[in-house]
Amino acid sequence: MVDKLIDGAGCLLKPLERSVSSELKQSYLFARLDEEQIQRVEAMSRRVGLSDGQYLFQAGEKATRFYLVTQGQIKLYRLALNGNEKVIEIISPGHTFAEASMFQESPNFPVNASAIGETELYSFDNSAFLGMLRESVDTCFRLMGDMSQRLKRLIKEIDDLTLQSATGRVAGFLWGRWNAGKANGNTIELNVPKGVLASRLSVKPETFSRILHNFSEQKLIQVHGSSIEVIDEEGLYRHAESAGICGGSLSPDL
Amino acid sequence: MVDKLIDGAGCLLKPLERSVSSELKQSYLFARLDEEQIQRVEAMSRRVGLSDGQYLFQAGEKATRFYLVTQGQIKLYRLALNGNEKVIEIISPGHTFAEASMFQESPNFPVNASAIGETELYSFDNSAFLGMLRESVDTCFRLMGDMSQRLKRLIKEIDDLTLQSATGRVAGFLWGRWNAGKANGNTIELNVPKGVLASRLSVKPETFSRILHNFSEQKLIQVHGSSIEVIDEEGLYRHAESAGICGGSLSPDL
DNA sequence: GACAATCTTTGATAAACGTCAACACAAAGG
DNA sequence: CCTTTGTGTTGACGTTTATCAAAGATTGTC
Repeated sequence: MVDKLIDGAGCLLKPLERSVSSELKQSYLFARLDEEQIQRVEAMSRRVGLSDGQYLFQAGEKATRFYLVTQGQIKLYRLALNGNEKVIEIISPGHTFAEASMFQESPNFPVNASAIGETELYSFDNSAFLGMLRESVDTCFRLMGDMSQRLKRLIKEIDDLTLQSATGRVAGFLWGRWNAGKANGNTIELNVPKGVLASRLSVKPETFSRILHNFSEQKLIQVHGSSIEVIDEEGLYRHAESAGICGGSLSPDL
Repeated sequence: MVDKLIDGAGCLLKPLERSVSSELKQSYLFARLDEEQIQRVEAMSRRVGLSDGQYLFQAGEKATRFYLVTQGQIKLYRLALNGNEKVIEIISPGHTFAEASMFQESPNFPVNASAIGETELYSFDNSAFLGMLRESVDTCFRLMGDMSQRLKRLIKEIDDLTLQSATGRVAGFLWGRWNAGKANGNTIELNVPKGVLASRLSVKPETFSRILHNFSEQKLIQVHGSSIEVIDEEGLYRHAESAGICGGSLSPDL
């Protein structure tokens, strides 16, 4: 499951001259920085490459940098003493993570981070970035927006865990993904190993498999390896909402 | 369970001349504002009083203000369609809440809020406060620190939910509270109704009761109404850690 | 102090999910 | 080509926790 612990940083790639600034600007956080600021961010950045399963950092480590994914995926997860792992979040290209610990007195990562597939990212020095933040209230605001979004997401996650059954969570996930990518003709591509997804949904792999099987039998979906065809959207939604949230006009994407 | 929906604001108390600024300064968020800024915050504040069970706001409502509790407690919770409620957080005096939604494009409260016991609070206008934030990077930083703390707490909450059994969660809670208030001679005061606490721990009241009963039989604790005497700290800790977190030197208070 | 309302406890029952173990299947590598 | 390793599936079984129902406790109120 885990490949090897690389000395806290994975293998360092040399910075690409090409399109660093354009890559940075993909991220909401850096999007509206001016050229001079982008230059400074670049200067404090390092490019890191990880192969599948490699650690980026472990929970409890001192947090001195934060990250932007440009390729592949990063899974943030926690471990129980018995070895159980729970995936908290899966970070896709264009998104930053670990930027919240910047503001802690003695910053430690609250989660473990490792790569899913071949992954590339930038890392940025916390204190240097903090320095820049001090000069730009605008960027502060952007960051705060980002954090408040994350807060909302986590709260949503907590409901899902407590108010929904495992079956409901899986149904909700499928329904959400189906809605997100209606373009692809009723087919959802799980671009993550099923085991990881199961953990993300807080379900054991065996149970996840069984639930998908059930849904198949109920003619709600049809599974072909890691792509899932949605047959009965209605039915799926019924399963998802049966334990879902009310008291709020929460957008489905939340 | 719920008293009555007051028109979005509870009953308005008239501002007390007395010690508003000193009360504000209790909160981390306002602590280091200068006198002029405190004045401005005061000007945008309203004092609100709620009696037990009264709504402050509901999930989905437009969020235009945020709050500081000065007396009593506020419970933030979510509702499932079947009426189940899950308490996300219990806010005690000196703490602010709902300040994160300020930064959302179209801010809506992600949770419901209602009072536990006689409760008093200040509310502050989002846009006015945002204006002030623009002028004070320092306050931005403080706010970001606050938010990142909340993020960490929520992540911790998610582990507790997924990596721990109900029994472990209760044990962990008791152990944490025992550690927090060692002064009080091995006795923990639950200053919240057991049902609310159960929800906070994501356990049904019945189950909560049974778990306490079990712990009693195992001579770990002794229950006297809403105060609990810890007899065997070790044993309690064993229960808590059996499914607890590793891979991190997470402080017990996290 | 007595009554009502609410909260808490207790018991019996059942469903959902996790665990353990074996097996299928695919991709990777000799 | 055949092993090997990782990953997903299936089955049998056990445990935990929710649910339903009802009886005690507490609290507040008149």
